[in-house]
Amino acid sequence: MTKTKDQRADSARPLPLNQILGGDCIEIMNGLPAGSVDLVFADPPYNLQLKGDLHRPDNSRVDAVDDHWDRFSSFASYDAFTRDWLAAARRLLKPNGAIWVIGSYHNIFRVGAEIQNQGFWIMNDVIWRKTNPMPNFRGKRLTNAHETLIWAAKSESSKYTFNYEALKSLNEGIQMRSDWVLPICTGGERLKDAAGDKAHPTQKPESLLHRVIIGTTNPGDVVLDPFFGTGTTGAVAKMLGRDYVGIEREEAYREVAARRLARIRRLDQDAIATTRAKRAEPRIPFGQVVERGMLRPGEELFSIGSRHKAKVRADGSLIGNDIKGSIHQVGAALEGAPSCNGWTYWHFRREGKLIPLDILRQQIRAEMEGDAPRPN
Amino acid sequence: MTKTKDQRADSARPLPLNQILGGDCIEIMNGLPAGSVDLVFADPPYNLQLKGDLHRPDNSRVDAVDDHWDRFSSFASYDAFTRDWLAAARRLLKPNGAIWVIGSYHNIFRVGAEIQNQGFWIMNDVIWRKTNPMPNFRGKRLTNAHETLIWAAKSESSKYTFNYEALKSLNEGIQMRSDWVLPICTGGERLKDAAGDKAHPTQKPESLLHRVIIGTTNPGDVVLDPFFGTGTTGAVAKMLGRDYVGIEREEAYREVAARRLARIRRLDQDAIATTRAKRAEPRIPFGQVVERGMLRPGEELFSIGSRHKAKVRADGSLIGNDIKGSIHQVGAALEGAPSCNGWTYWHFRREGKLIPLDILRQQIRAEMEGDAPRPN
DNA sequence: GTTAACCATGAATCCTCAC
DNA sequence: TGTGAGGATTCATGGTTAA
Repeated sequence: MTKTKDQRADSARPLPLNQILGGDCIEIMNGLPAGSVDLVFADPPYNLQLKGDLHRPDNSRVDAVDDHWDRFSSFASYDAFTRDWLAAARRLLKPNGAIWVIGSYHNIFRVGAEIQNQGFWIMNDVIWRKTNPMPNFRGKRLTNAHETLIWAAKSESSKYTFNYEALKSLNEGIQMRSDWVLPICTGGERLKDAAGDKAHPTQKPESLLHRVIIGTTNPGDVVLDPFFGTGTTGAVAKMLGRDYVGIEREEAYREVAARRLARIRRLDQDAIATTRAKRAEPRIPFGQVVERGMLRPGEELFSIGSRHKAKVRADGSLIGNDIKGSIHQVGAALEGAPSCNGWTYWHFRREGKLIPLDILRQQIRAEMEGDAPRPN
Repeated sequence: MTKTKDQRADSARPLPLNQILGGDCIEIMNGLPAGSVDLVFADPPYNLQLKGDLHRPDNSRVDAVDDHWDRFSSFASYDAFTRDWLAAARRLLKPNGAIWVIGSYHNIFRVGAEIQNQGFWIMNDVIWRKTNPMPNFRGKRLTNAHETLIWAAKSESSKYTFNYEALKSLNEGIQMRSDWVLPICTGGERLKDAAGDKAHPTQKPESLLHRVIIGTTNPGDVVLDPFFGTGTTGAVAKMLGRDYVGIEREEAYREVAARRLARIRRLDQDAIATTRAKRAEPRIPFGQVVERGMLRPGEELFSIGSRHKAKVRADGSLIGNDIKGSIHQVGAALEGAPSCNGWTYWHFRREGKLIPLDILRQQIRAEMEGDAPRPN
């Protein structure tokens, strides 16, 4: 396969797959080859420490006059940090790549605005609704029972990955919504350090990453996490047959993550396979139905309830009510609709029953399976 | 008490209570007395940036929000607009006042960042989870099933109003969470114009305003809405014994709102009893069992007597005897039955024993206990 | 009159490939 | 880069009509 110009320019250091890189994520990302990553998942820090910023280093109270400047300074430095790591991540993405960022009201608005400013194209914001959040002990606010994720493609024109059918399947046949109800990470899943305390303050549940990775990557894709922490992204990516790249500044977290990842086993192909979308099926021209003699030229087709009729012609076009064209065009014209799926709209008659054309297409596809089996 | 310069300058025009003011909200707010409002509720244009038409699978056309008031030339012009109306609203707030803003991913990040920049202090972001959102018809994204509200005090030092106990009792004795499950505004509540069409494209449900006003104002408080529309804020404020100030640019909306408000009667405090039906058992998709790691992709399931077997896949579907589908579909197919309850049909093996899936569903439901009940 | 079937609609950044 | 054609895609609710 031919490398893109970007990849050639940076090929001095190829993308190190399935490793945890130590150091500042902005510097490290800038040293990796551009256009080499399918998905970025980022859980950036949001320790604004605004309270602390109200005191000077000598611990004197900042007075009201300085208040505004101080706040601005704090937001400005966080915004600069956000701008830099987002730009570095965007450079790494393939043209059809995408990013997920998770945050809370402390930081997500600033991150979301910068995502838009940099030309990412937001697909959804997603609410992780926690089944077991920490209550607000003082009763001064609402229970902060959710976090917000932003899912954005690299650009408006990106052909991003979205496994619609797989997510629908995860939701028992109903279209997946933008609010996800999942428990926080506790119990055996929560990693502990040597002292038995939690190894990381904000470890995310694997269930959250499972949904992200199943929904917006394919097996073999590269998932990069610039704030790797204890490696939840890597663990789920590895389990589901994706490659990961982790970047983490703190050595203690890297060690916990490395031990965790060593224990993970990739699932076998059967388990990783997900329900394939119809649009991924090979396209069958209607003319093949006629060529193979499954329908004869001259045979009549009917819409539901026989409201409309049309005749099959030898070239695989239809003619009905003086309208000629494809099965789709004639159906759309007769219905006065902007479009029409002729495969499901038209029916042929066998033994008094009306059978949709799509049955014939499925027969042809089944025959083709034997010739060139597809994965899944 | 000495008046501030602002208040002196504006005292020529006292705050007009329980009226709808016509005109540009920024100009009008700048002409009202500073520090005179307890709560601002704002539903600004979302800047949806819609392109072409959208059709449902049945070919009917979706009535898009393409009104002139939602069109902005760029992020920069939207940001300038946001900066100006937020500054004008902030000036009107009493020192202990607060603001609510509602939006979607199209605009809420930009609004939230500017709220922080201007020195408001965010208390919570609140998710309105819609029980009946419009689906994603093309299957290219997640159902956009929520909107986001930001609740912020005028400043960090504001002693904002929060009626903790009132919200707790609205929530059947459990602390109110940051995610609110409410239906969209339809049926008899949805206002119609003379032609019988919806009077406003984005009318909000009264239930949403009810919760906001009960939770963050006291009787007799002044609630200002700079994007009044058909006056939902005013209607609920009046009903609950608060004063309102509405600002609306479009005369057609003002007329609808005025008629609506004339019909509203203030309730006795005693009459604000909340009735709600018992919560239905929440539906648990089998996919959650897989995401949460209660069963691993690849694990085998068995029917009673182990007559049939199937394997769990990563998307929560099963594969057994070459049949793929949900736990219910595969069970039904293997039994040659029209339907099958997969939760009781399938079993997993633990320590040599076969355990029905339904045990896992009960575990998930138990974890969800204590969640906010669903209305209706 | 009762029930079932049918229809309408909601803040939406909603297609993809070949030529 | 545009154009044209193939053909894939929906959930909850409330109101209206048919049986």
